[in-house]
Amino acid sequence: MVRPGGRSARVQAAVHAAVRELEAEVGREALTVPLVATRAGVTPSTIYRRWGDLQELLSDVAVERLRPETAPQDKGSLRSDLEAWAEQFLEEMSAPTGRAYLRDALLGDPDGSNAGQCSAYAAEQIDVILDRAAGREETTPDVETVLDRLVAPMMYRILFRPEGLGTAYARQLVAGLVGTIDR
Amino acid sequence: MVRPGGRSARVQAAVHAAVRELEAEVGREALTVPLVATRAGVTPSTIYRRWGDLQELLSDVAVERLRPETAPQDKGSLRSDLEAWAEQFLEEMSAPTGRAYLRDALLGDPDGSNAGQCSAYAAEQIDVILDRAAGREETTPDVETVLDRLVAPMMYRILFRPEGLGTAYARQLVAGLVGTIDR
DNA sequence: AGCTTAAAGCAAATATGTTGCTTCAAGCGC
DNA sequence: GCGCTTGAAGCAACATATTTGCTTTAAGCT
Repeated sequence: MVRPGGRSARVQAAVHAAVRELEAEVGREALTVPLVATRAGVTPSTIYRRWGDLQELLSDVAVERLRPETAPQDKGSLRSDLEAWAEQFLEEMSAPTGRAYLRDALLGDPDGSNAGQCSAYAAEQIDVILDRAAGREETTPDVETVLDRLVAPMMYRILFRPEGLGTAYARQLVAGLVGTIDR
Repeated sequence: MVRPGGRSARVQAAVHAAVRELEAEVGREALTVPLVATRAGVTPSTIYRRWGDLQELLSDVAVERLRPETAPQDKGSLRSDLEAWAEQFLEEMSAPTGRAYLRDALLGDPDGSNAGQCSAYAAEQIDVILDRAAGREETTPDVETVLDRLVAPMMYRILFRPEGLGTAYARQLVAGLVGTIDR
């Protein structure tokens, strides 16, 4: 049982904070468990016992950073909302730091729950956009369709073929999606 | 420079073979560089110097295993060729071993070249299918479209939401794709 | 055949990961 | 509030893995 209020929670916070600080100071490549432990004022065995290894720890921290901080902007129509969201998503995720977090989140994740969380964040954001569109009496696709047609292609290219990704690609996907809603 | 014909090549082959054997014998979790080195009859430092770490070595081996072994089946039409290929792809890649190779390939891949190779394999297979369809005078989408509409959604779900993936999903994607070719 | 050089071997030094046992303090019953 | 109970943290000794400087091997050239 993780005791939320006490020492465990403080250790957790200290370790996460140490990871972020050291990532910024020495770079992700140079991170090691003993280094993080020292910075967090904790013994290495604590980290090994709680997280297993560096990858799982980095995965936890990465997922936190991938959580969207704000609701998607309201641009007045489904199409423009999706475009704005997709452009921002693509820009953040295809940048070197975004890709690094994404990889970390996927990698150190034996049971897939962190990956699932990433997808859930995207689904939530899309849900907000679709609800808003439905409120405007627009015809909307369902969330799964948007995942397939918009999120999945962006992710695929970020992970497998990162060259030459830009906002034009995001717009093209949105165009293809909203152009085929009613069938 | 990698000298292709001589000792380096033998070492490379021995190490790759050792990884495969040990993966089968003791499981992926139990692999370590010293273990692989011993089996391959090589010193650990050779592996560290050539591959950097275990992840990069596993990434190399994983990409080899993800290379398609046969050309896609010819089922007589674009739609059925795509369905057959997508079903097989999804089955292989969403199985635990397939997911493990995929993760390994992505993981130990600092410069993205192994991930790019995976995508290139898929693109080659699709190219064969599309060429064949063009030879039958069928209207065909281009490769990029098939990557976006078929490969990307499958990969996204394999990596981020592996639950409940089946051949029905592959068929649904193909249906959506071939239903919208001519616009 | 002899030279040049990238890569492999070896071994010592260092760093990382593991484990059993001890100590600490949060949460709970009184 | 006081003192149990228990899960988590600390410590330290140990086992493994990783790095590194130097030596040796053998592929590819002329």
